[in-house]
Amino acid sequence: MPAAVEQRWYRYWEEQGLFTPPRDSAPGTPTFAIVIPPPNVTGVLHLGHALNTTWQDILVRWHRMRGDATLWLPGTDHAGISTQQRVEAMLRERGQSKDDLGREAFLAETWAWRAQYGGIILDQLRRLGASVDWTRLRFTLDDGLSLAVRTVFVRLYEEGLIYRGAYMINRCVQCATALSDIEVEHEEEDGWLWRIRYPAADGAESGLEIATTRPETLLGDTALAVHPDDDRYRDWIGRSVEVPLVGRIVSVIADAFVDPAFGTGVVKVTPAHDPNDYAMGERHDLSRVQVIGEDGRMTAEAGAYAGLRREVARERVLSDLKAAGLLVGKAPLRHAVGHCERCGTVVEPLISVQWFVSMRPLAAPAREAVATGAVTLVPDRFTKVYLNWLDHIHDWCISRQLWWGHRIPAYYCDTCGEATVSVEAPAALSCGHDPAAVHQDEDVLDTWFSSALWPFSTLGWPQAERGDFERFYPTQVLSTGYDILFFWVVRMVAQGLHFTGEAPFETVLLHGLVRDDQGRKMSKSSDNGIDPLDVVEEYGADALRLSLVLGTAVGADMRFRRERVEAARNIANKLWNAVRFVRTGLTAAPLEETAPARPTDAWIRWELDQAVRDTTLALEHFEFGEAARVATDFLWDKLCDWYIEAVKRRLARTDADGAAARWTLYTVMEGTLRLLHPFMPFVTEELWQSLPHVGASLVVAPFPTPEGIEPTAAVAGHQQAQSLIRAVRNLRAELGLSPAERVPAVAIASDDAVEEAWRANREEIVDLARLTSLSHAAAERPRPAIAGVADGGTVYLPLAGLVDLARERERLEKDRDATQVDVDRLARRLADGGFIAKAPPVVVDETRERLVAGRARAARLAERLAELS
RNA sequence: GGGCGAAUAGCUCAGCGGUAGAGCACCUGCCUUACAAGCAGGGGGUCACAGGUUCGAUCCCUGUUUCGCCCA
Repeated sequence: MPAAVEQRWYRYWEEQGLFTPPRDSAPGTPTFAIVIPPPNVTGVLHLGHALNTTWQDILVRWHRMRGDATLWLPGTDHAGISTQQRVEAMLRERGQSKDDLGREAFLAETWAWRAQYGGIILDQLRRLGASVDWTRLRFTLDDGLSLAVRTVFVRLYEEGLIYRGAYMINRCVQCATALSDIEVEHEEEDGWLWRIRYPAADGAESGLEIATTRPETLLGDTALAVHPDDDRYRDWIGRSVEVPLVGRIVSVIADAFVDPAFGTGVVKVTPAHDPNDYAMGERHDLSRVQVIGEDGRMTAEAGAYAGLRREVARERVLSDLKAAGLLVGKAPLRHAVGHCERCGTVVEPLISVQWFVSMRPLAAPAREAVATGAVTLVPDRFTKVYLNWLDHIHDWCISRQLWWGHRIPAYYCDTCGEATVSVEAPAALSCGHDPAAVHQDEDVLDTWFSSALWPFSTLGWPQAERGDFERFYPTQVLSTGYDILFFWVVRMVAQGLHFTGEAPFETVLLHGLVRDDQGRKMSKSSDNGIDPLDVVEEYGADALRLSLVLGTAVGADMRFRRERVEAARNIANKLWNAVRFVRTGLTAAPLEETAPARPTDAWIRWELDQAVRDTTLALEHFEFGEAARVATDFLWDKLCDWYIEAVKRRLARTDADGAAARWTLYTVMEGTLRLLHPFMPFVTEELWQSLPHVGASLVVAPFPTPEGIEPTAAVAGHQQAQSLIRAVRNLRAELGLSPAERVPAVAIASDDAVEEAWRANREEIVDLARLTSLSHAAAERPRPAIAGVADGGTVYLPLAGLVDLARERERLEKDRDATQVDVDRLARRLADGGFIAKAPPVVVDETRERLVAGRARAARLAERLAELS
């Protein structure tokens, strides 16, 4: 049921253009801009998106209501590998491959696929209520964004920060492309540590025993290495051994990288297939023999093993070693193995010609921006993670052997092979040959390369005259999951600083993972994933949003629990019913602006003001859970539980008191809707529209501002009345009185001010405590009676026949003991000279007041107990 | 190997130098004409453990244990 209402309002908002920042804001109007983390076009909404979207929407709606020129820019990411794989799978079903089609036809298919399915996730964002400006929708392969990508590539190339060369990279043989270092996930796996004997080349001795986890790579060994200080092998340094099975003669080198405590203390060195060995090879000028190809099969260099898959080759090598008597032994070993982040295949390190970004020069300013606080990470602990990563930055392999993406703007001369890098097909080549005879690089760029430019490419850069860049860059907030801090956030800061001179945002909000109700990661394979849209259908988007925010802390992983959504749904329901009541309650007479008539009116205004202040404060600190809690607690605990109950009987009156009741109820309710709107936009809009209102939509209504209302005597007096009501309710519950049974009460105040306050709230007390009469005359005090202790006095109910004196004594004793413990602690604290001298005076005063109140209470309890005995 | 986080009521979690909180669950009584998706009342906690700083520590510091994550 909520779903239909929600979609109707979303359509209205969109049609009214309420999410587009006004073109003509008054001069000096602050801007507030967020660019959405572009979801993959292949993506479907998951709870992580829902959480992140909720945060951003809360901020954006709040700022928009404050009157800021607010832009939340939406878009999608072309998602190179995953989109290409999706389309390839589709082709496979038709019995085709991408190579059958050729590059151009394949890309046409992919664009068609994107046109059909790429909008799914955008409609899902609508369902959540995301107030993004659809007129500015972007896609990373748009012309403008593509121009930005090429411009950045060319400039970095010209600055020497992009280079091409043959280096050790990570190859996913499944995805058939190079990967960057961070696209490799290291997972602990149970494997074996094999011990293999390498015979001495001169045959004089038995040779050296090495330990390895990857025996198949020995085919590419070009050295053995020991630690220079390892006495066991000192004599071996400089001598030669024979690589088993291939018979290559290699020398034994000394390198401090070798850990003497690991395995036998001797390692084989395969510079072409291991990053550490590669580095060692550089140091010792070793030759590189590539025995595993880019397809994961053994190369011709592997001799008899050529053509075998690397897994098969391993088994074959082991059995051959065994046959040759060179396999000495094996021991189980748990070690980290690199896997492709996308498909899970074991990554093959190998040497390949690729394009790289030289990160150090770009990293330094990015580091500085966060170190100096120009960019703030929330929560703060990620600052250290960010800085540490930049301190150990490696160059970034950016070329991918894919077709879907930004094709690398490098053109190779057909005559001499020299590369010319330019934004458009070059009119002249750097080598001077005929520019007609060129071929463009076949590879595309890492998708993250274009994502890194997102905060400014989406705003029109490099064509800054488009206006949005001028007006909205840099943006204010970037909200995303901490899992892509390195992939995305770092690179955006680096590129933003390098190309625009400014960090692309001021604050980075990092959210945690949304796990299932047992704390497990949600995934398609384990079938524990929850579709946010199902939740929206069942409970409404407002309930989902609120459930993701209430009782959660920024940056922490959270478990998704159905009860939480139910609790949030109940809040929406409560709001719904409250407004329904208010609406009917306003019908007695036309609304007119009226000053508060009673303490309860003053009190609720003060409470709302407190709630507005605290909600705003929490939002300013990005404490969404706290903000939502304060706002919803006000709704439920103050407005519904107290004020509405207190005001009910006044609403029908046509006198000034009735007018004040209606005006106060209306204005407080309306203010509450504005306060809650960023958290639960749909239900608040629906309800706000059903009340008298000014303006086309709550979306652009002003967010309440704290007025700094003082807690006057009337406010304090009403709180004392509430304490009295609670005391009576307490007694009633203990006696098992039904609400229908009204009783007389006598409340004896400990001073005149309290009695005054009670008298001023007499009607509310009688009503809410369900009394027949309320007297403050000691003479009318019933005996025997049951008594309750409230703040500022004692209340007596004359219910002689019903009172179980023993039980009451027990209750009073318990209360007295608890009060006494409190009093003792406070007295002890005040007796401590250090406390008086060093604690802030406010705290000391508070403690004194509490001691006085506690003693008075204890005295009243003791007095009552004495009467009972 | 280095770093980070978590440990608070039966469960799930907020809080974070000065009265220990919420939701759910539990107990008692209520269909009190906005709401039983509700109302009123109640029980339940040496805030992981050991030290330290402080007038005062669940909160800050050090160490320990258990669990989880990141990086190498």
